[in-house]
Amino acid sequence: MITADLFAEANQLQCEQILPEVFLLRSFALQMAPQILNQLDLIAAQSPFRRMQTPGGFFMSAAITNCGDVGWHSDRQGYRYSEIDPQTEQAWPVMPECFRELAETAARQSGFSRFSPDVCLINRYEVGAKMGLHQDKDEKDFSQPIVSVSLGLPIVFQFGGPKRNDPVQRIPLQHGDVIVWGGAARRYYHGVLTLKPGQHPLTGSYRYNLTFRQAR
DNA sequence: TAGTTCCG
DNA sequence: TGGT
Repeated sequence: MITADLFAEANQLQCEQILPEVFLLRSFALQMAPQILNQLDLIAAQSPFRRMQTPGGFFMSAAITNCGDVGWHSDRQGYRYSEIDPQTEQAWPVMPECFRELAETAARQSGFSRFSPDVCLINRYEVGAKMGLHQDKDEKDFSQPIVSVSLGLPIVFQFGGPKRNDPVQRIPLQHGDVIVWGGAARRYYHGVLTLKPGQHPLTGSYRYNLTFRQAR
């Protein structure tokens, strides 16, 4: 219990504000990373990473899976959350307690005290993969923040505004970094640039991103 | 437009 | 690389 809080203190938590209501918690998940990656293997064994199709019929370059009460899914029919993994036709893997604890603590540190995520969307990036500018708008309650955890290879995160062509901030993210956004920024466009080649001691040539949301 | 390709 |  409260492991993440202890880590935060031990690490002399630095919370950097990128924009109003966008917070960068550098190295926040660093000490938990090995544990998280172990859990990721168990989750992927149950609901494998897969590249999803957009409504337009193209495949996203990042491979995706989920854990939690629901999972985010995309296909030609659109974007949605479902209780069942359409690939396995089973429930999504249960969200590990240490995931929930990390997400809630990061949210609390950023001023969002009542965050209770019901889904963790997991993106796996290989070299060359990216995520175009988009809004997270498939959730019911936009008063709940998003908590995003970076593991493995570094990448450049882009955070824009409410309109697609609003100017974008570029934030280099490293292994263990956590970004939290809410309030007005909850609807802002964001994405990541192309993953560059590299090798990380814990993840090899991959970068993983965990995004915690309250979908329902 | 959670994409790719192409153009400049 | 950035807009699209």
